[in-house]
Amino acid sequence: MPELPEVETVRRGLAPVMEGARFVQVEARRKDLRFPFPKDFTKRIEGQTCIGLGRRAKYLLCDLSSGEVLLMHLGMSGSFHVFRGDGEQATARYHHERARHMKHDHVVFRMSSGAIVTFNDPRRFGFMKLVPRTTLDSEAHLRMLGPEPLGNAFDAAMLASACRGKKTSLKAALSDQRIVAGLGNIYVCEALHRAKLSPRRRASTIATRAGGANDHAVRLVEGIRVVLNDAIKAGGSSLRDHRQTDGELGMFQHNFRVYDREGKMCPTPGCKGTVKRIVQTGRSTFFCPVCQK
DNA sequence: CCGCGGGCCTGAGAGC
DNA sequence: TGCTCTCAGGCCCGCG
Repeated sequence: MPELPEVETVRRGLAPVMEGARFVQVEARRKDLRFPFPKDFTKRIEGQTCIGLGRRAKYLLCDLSSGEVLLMHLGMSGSFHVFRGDGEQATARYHHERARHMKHDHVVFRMSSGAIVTFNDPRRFGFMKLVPRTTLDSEAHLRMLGPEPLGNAFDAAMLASACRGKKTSLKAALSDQRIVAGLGNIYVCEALHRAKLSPRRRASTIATRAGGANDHAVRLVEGIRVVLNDAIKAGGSSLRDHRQTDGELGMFQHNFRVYDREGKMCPTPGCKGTVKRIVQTGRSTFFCPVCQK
């Protein structure tokens, strides 16, 4: 489900009730998600204060006072939900509003802010893990990640050099978290449309022979930045599972130009094309064959 | 190095 | 109503 804008939306929803608050009680209602919970998972979190809640690519990072970091990933169908109020009210709200969803509420945090925070994940491709802050950068899940697309380090020169010599498609390259970290199927399609580049184009064609950036790389970086920022402003995209932590829908799905719009008219001004769906590396790609070259 | 297929899971929607 | 089939915002592994 969640790509960078959805995870950032979740982070912004959780931060006000988690940062500076203590974990009063942690409940893991099953023994595993994608991986087994680590040994003493709940005990290692209970009593700790959340010093800060960060994000790296599609991962949430909760800095604990113990010196460990709670690393969380939402997989395809993970979502967090916040129930505010003092403990009693939050509990009542939780039981009242969540009856239908409790089956997949796998983790429950009770915070000293009074809020209850639930993690729901029907497909269980998500996970939670505890790692020492000192070795966070060498953690297997984070070590191979490329630059943050909204960070200062990400620019046309960097993207071009990462794509230099790559025979794979642009779609596959942008989906590769080692090249740029945080895009997924939706935002790759959307960024390529904004940049007017075909998803089938060889990745190497956004670099000069010397490995520098050409105009394609410049447009692509701009397309990525703009679409991610716009999506964050809209609270992410809600197709099936994604919700903001207050239960509200994200709104960016209404701004999709190509994703899930097979057969519809290309929204590029003056373009008479129709959105096509193809399959690349096992996943749907949506694009306009007329204006995306 | 590369593309592809399969696997991990559940649920929604389509078609019959 | 119910069955079967396909597909879904991620990611990992092994194959050729």
